[in-house]
Amino acid sequence: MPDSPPSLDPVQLGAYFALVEVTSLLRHAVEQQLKEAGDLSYVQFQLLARLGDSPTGSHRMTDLADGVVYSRSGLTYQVGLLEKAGLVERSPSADDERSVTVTITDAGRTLLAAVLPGHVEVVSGLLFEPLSRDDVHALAELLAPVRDHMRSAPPRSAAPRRRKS
Amino acid sequence: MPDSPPSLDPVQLGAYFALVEVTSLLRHAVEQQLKEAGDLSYVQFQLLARLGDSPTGSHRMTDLADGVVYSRSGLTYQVGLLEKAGLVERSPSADDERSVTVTITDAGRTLLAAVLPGHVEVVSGLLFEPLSRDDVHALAELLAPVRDHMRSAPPRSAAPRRRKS
DNA sequence: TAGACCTGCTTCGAATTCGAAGCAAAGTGA
DNA sequence: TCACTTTGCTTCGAATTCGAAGCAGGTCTA
Repeated sequence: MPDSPPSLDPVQLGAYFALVEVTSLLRHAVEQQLKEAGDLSYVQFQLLARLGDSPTGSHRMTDLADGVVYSRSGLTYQVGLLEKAGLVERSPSADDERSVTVTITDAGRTLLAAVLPGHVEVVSGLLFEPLSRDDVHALAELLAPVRDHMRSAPPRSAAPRRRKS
Repeated sequence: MPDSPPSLDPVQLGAYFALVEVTSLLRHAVEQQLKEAGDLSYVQFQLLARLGDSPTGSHRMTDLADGVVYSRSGLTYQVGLLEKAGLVERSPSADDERSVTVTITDAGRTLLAAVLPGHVEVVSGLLFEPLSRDDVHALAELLAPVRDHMRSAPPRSAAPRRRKS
């Protein structure tokens, strides 16, 4: 197969590097803000945000892990921390005895609300500052299909457990 | 200050979430590939890539840390691993006695070359697959100013060490 | 309904990560 | 030149992260 490109063209490289760099910097800044505003790590914030957005205020462990692209054991750990802090509650699921349902508490919602404005400010100031409304729109339009593509193809963080040889 | 937006508008939210999600998924996939192709973590790969790109094949520790957005202590650790693996060499800098210069070795270049094709393949297949040439161009054009903005404003991973109260 | 497999979550151990503290070299100002 | 601050890196300890292994509840099929 002599035609598989040995490298990306310069434009692709630029886009790729910029993407990685931008999110690294953004994440770093956001982490800083979350830590001092509410002593939350980025994952914890993501978890609370997802739970807060849910109509029921809850999600299954696995869905949370897949949602934030995190290992299952890591999620167990983080949810444990959140629970210890009273921001979240764990309960056995009704229909599936194995499943654990995580629900955000009032304290969790309160903290989330307290932290959000600062979070928004950081994201606005760093990510959106140099972008016009149209730019933002274009960016969203570009990334949406990429996300869908990535989610569909080889996504699951829990790959088939082991294929027998 | 009643006019600081309490939230991002839906389009911004979509762009922000997509950005985070896309890079998380991409990073995850890339990490997988690098691990099995050359037993490298993503940071290690980034470091080797940066060194390989440099005209001299070397960089100062601090510049590497800032470049890949990594803590200094973390960099010390990772460079230690790379050095132990013979992929990189540490040497005192000529002009500044405190500074340490990291240089990629031939083995490092070899491994980098061995790992790159698979890396490119993953990035192509996941990130660029759903994007046209124009899309990629647009993406690069959008992200470049954002990166520059982030790099300029409050960037340094090593903030002023401590301001006396 | 038994046997085999799959799924959801947790536990465990090892590796990584970061910030704070420390050390030495450089810069700065009087 | 002497203090004081800054900068570059490393060490240290604590917290996080992941994968492998384990356990229990589901599912499927004969």
